[in-house]
Amino acid sequence: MTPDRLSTTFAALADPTRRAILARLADSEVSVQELAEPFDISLPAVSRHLKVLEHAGLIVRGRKAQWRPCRLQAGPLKDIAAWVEEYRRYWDESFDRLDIYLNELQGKDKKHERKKK
Amino acid sequence: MTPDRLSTTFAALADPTRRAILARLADSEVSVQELAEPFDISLPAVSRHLKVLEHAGLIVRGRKAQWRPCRLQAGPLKDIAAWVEEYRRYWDESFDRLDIYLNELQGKDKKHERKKK
DNA sequence: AGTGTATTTAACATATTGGTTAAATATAGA
DNA sequence: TCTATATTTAACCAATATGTTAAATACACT
Repeated sequence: MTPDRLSTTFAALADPTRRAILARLADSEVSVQELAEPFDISLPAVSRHLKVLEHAGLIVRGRKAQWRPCRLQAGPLKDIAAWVEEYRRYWDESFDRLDIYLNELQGKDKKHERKKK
Repeated sequence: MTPDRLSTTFAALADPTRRAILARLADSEVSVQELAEPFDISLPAVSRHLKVLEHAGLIVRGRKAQWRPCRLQAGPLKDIAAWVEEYRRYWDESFDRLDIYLNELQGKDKKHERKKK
């Protein structure tokens, strides 16, 4: 079962260490050692997290001597944003979904309308 | 290790079956059997997916006779949206990043290139 | 060639995930 | 109470994920 791209991205993000790594990379290119420093896990563990992120297309890695600097590639996050955006109206209006739903069926609800994208 | 809320939400979304279930629930409240129908997996498997979604706070379940109708709760998606929104500027500038990356690749010695996976 | 530093791979252990089938539970209705 | 329907739980299995330590690899420098 080859997981689809969106699933791979979501799975990569479902780990606080990996999200922290991405946050760190938002600032600048960082080496593996530097990335590993704040975490209480071994270097190989970090290396594996990086592999997951790389496979998900969320980072790219360069080569500078023996360093493999990592850089953020936010492209896949765009798909996440697009996916979740489809549900915005449900959390915006979650206090009374049924009401909204019925109004939409009637094609006349304006006060809750939310233009997106 | 109790995973944080954001990780739980991302993990719940990292499965195409579960995302399809959420999409279906966007329209209306649906019973487990109706939800299961389009999928080629057993009912217990669907039941377990629902438990994952429920645990992530993405659905709530009612009780109507022997049915357990499921309803979307989009609240956690709001956190996902907020998280991903922090990276919008990075995918907006992703062309530049790709450009930089390609330039660096060009300058690199390829003879040690290994095949991946 | 030999050393130091950075990183990855190998080998392994364990936990979680996602699926199965069979049995159990909950409710409605005759 | 008995039966039918809807759903969950139990027991199990295979695959994947995440961590470890030890060894291998890549590169710069002498």
